[in-house]
Amino acid sequence: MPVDHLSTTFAALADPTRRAILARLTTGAATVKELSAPFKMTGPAVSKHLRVLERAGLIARGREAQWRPCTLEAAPLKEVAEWAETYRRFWDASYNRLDDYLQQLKAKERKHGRRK
Amino acid sequence: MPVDHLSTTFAALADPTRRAILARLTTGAATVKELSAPFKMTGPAVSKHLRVLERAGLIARGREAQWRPCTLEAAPLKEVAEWAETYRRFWDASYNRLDDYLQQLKAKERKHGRRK
DNA sequence: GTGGTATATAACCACTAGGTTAGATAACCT
DNA sequence: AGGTTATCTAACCTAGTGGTTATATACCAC
Repeated sequence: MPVDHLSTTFAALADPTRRAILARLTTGAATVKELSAPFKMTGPAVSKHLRVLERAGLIARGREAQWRPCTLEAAPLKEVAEWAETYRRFWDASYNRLDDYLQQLKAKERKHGRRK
Repeated sequence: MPVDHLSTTFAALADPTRRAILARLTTGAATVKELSAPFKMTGPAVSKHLRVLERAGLIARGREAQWRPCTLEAAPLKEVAEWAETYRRFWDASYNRLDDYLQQLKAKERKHGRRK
């Protein structure tokens, strides 16, 4: 039960059911019933998944009569994307070539600097 | 215990100790002992974290005498970044403006189409 | 009110996760 | 060989997760 933001987000995303729910919400708000429809599990199970998503700040819930429509809240996903991006140079070959290029530039500058 | 790739990756990342280990590995390979140093936990605990990272494909382990140096394997992080990017339009305001713009273009085209 | 629908809570179960300590393995160094 | 170092495995504990069923709560419609 980690308390830091990123851990909570990653934990919430580490379940295919919850990611499917997020995907569904990209097409607009939905009630719990609608969100349950694609799954074989019972209502309470979906309810628990929604609570996990809500506590992670990935969804918001409104009240309309007897429905609690859920909407997507993508802010934590931005953090995830930014976190992953910091590792780009370890998977992106062209980034590595750029990296090498910048290293060479630096090396050249050191050479010139030494000369003066 | 989800079997799909992305769930395993997210689960592995949902722990601050493991993310710290990955961060450490961006500066180069390291032994288990070196990776343990910053943490108050015992060796076996770190060993378990490393096994989780290894099974998620986030690190690779070599053998050098009595050491098992770990190196970063960033491929799964690329998948994470790409997955998160599919939600960009839900957090990026400028992307939304672009989205609106494209919608308007489409609307115009429909208008022209109707005219012909 | 009664009945039906939507959702949440409670209690329970099996399993997993993160931690511990103690012991096993393996390679180095005299 | 004996001792030290690095690492993993085993057994255990506590707490959390994902699911269930059964029960409550809230709202609408009649």
